[in-house]
Amino acid sequence: MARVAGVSRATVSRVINGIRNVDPDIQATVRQAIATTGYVPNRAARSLVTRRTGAVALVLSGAGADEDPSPSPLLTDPFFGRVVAGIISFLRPRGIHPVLMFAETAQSRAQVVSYLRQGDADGALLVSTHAADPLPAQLVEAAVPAVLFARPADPIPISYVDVDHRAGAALAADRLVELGRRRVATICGPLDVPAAQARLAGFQDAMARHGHAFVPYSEGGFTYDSGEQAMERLLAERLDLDGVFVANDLMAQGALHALRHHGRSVPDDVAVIGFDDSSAATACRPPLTTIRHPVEGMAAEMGRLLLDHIDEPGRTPTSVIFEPALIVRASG
Amino acid sequence: MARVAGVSRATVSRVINGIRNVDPDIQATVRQAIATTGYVPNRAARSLVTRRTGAVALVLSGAGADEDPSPSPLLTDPFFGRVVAGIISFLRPRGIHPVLMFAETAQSRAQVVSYLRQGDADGALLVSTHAADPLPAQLVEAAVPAVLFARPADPIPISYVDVDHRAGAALAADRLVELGRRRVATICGPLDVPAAQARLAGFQDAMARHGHAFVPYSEGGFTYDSGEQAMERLLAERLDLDGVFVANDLMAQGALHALRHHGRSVPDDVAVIGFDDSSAATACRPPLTTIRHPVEGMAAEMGRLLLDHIDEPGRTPTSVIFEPALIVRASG
DNA sequence: GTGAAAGCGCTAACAC
DNA sequence: GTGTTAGCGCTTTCAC
Repeated sequence: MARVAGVSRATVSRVINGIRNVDPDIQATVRQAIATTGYVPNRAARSLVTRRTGAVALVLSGAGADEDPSPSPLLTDPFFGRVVAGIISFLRPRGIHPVLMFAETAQSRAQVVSYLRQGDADGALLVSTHAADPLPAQLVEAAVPAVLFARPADPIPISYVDVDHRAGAALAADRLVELGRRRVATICGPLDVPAAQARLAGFQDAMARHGHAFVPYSEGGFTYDSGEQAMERLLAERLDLDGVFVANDLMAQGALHALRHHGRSVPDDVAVIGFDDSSAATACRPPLTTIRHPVEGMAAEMGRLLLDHIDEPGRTPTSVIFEPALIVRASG
Repeated sequence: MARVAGVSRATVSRVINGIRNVDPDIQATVRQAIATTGYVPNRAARSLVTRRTGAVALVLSGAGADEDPSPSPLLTDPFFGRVVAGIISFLRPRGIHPVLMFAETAQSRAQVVSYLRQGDADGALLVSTHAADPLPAQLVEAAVPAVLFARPADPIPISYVDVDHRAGAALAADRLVELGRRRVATICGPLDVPAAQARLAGFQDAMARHGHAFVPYSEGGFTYDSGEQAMERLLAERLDLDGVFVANDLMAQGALHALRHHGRSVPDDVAVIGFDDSSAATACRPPLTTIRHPVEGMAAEMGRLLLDHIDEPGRTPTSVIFEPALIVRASG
């Protein structure tokens, strides 16, 4: 390659890496030679000396200590697809690709940390399903640059992006009040998850601001069936409710089913508002009014933060909080 | 590291790479030293000499020449999650991680080929959404080891796994006949997709074997809305139909909606059978009877084939065809 | 069975 | 502004 261009390897390297101090004419010659030979620099050789791989890990992580070999639940969730799309959209223009890894068992978490230390990737983007995930702390300890998708349950010095759950829940409350609903309840997520807590608290607070001191709630597990059951419990308690905020769309879908089963029409008898704006929201009949996170934007921001941490290892952890939006559809 | 164990670097290398010819005692000493120092070999240095990265690319590919920056449609499809889960389950025990890449534009396809040539990955697992995808041929030309998820539309020398679409459609036909349905129709996928063709042909052939010479069909685009519309057309044509085979679950979900809209109960008035056993199949009311591909198993086989091709570059392309299964639920 | 030495392809000091 | 040189950390002949 250097021979073809009639210059030294060092000069070729300078041209490829965009270092100034290279004569424009020579630069052109080298580029020409690159184009005709179809030369591509060897990645391994480069990262051996730069100590950078140009890759980042995208880690999907749970807290389970069990031996579940299948990471399907998260993977099958369209939410994950949006995260990946957002990450890719930021990373691809920069020529870096995410390496996919899973970490649901203690063993696989150790593997992930070991890989990162080995230099398979320069840092990690972490999407956890469970609040009690020990991986973030392990990464901090291993001094691996990392960014989380949501605020960790335990406060640890690590960067993350998140959505303002309280504000989102308040949006739902305002909407129900605006629709003139007076007998409102909510189905919340598992209360050991910080996001679920925040959505419940945010909803209750906003309703209180509108004069509704007490909002009954029923706890679900963020699944279709748990939403259906929670709705059943709510209806058993007070059959005359006319509005319900459900902490995610999947549960809202279940709630819709329970309401139909009881002959309550949506939104005429009962207005239903979900959270997430997942694909479930549009697949539902009626389509769900819901709260949308800017997931793709959040994912892109994760990439940005991670690159900052990689460039400047000592950097202080940062959090970036995004504002959710109300998406009005037919259900409320 | 070599110093700590009191042996040469060469010996450490032999132990790590499991080369025989090493004295068991020395082996133990070295392993001990590895454990105490927490030593991990540098990946870049290793692949510089072995010319292997120990990574494979997982490429999601479309045919679009446009500048759509978002690969969401496929990513958001739970089917993709199952593919990834299957690939991971095979790759992870072997210590190799997939690098995620997208290729929907000519530019991004070129980038993928360039990356593979650059040695970012030893080979590629390709999942295409469109039949006319030019990437497989480009990979063949670049002599990059690659395996496809489905048979390419144009015959090219490349390995792939696929499901026996005709057999799956025949399973659906047999089931409808077994249920005593006499006025049967089908909603097929876009007929430029080989899989859609095979499902239609397989269904028609099997119905013919059961004495039904003619089966009306309506073409959809594998989406919810197109399924709904195709069902509408079918109903306009013959309102008395009592069974329908829909070429994928998403369209079947749309068809269910159209049937409900027309006051036809499922499965009493009309039996509905889908294809894919996607998450849509169980989220539906009633849950869908459908044809299940062993997606995870197929994905794992892709990994196996790819590793074979990487180990033995000259190897003849192979295809592995999987048998689908009928999953009986409430809809038919 | 084990060590010594060469070299994978690149970048980065350092001379010029 | 460009060439020369010295490694990056590993695997792998080749002697012993």
